[in-house]
Amino acid sequence: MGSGASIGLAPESSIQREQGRDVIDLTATLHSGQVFHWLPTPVGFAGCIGEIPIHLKKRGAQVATTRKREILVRGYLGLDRSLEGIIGTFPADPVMSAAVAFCPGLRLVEQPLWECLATFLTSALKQIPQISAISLALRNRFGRSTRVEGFEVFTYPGAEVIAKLELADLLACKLGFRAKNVLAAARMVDSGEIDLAALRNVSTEEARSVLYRLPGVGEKIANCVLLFGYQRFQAFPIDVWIERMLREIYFAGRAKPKMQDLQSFAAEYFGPFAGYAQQYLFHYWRLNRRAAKL
DNA sequence: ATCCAGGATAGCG
DNA sequence: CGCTATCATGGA
Repeated sequence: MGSGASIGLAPESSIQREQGRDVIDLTATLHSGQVFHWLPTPVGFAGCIGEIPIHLKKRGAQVATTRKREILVRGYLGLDRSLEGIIGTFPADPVMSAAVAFCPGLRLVEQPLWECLATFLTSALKQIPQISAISLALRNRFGRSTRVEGFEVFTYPGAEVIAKLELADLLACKLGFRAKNVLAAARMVDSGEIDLAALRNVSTEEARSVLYRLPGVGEKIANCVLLFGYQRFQAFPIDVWIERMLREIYFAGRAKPKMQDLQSFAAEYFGPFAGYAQQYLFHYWRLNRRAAKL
């Protein structure tokens, strides 16, 4: 059991158990392009998990929060999964090994479904800082103000909120050509035409085919939602960074592979946690593209 | 200024 | 089927 050593006002539990289960690099996890709204504080990050405002505090290679939020936080950060076990399934080639060594505590977050879908709809052809800016603008304008330990953080506006907006409301948040997709998706979810929660109980391929009905959702964004929202760890999003990396490292010298060649290679080569491996590779490659040229 | 960004899609040959 | 132009916006 955690010692419950206390920082600040609230009683807290240091979320720590056996190694491999609770180890986490909070900064890499929250700032690696899978989730976009956590704001740095002097000791960690403030933000929302769904409707609940949370202050996540770094405690060495682990995380601390208030005791009453421990279950919520453990679920969101996936702390009950053995990171050692997951990393142990990765191939042990030089680039994969370097990616793991670069951020050994990187984890995948279990995101609320609508928030995950909407955020990745806004991510198309945008840089990560801009995706964060859009997420925060939507929260500040249309979310709900909440407060945790002196920090004001905003919830993500639900589909039922965005569904009632005008296109101009979203354009004001700099969504550009993505605005109409977010609005249409919100209306499909709000009306019940698409039941995101129900997709938790169907096969990955069934869920994928339903997600494709949403405007603006293609293969890459569907894979992001399957991976970050539904914990389908074999889903392997291929964005511009991963595509370049695959071509340079794993398809070097070969005739130009097609996207489906890349997808099938990744599924076969990176194994049952291919999507998890992908996040390590993405974070490493994006931050080291110069140094990594072997 | 020119090119690029955690893409999707209609329209072409 | 595979390729291309285009979409809106800001950063490098």
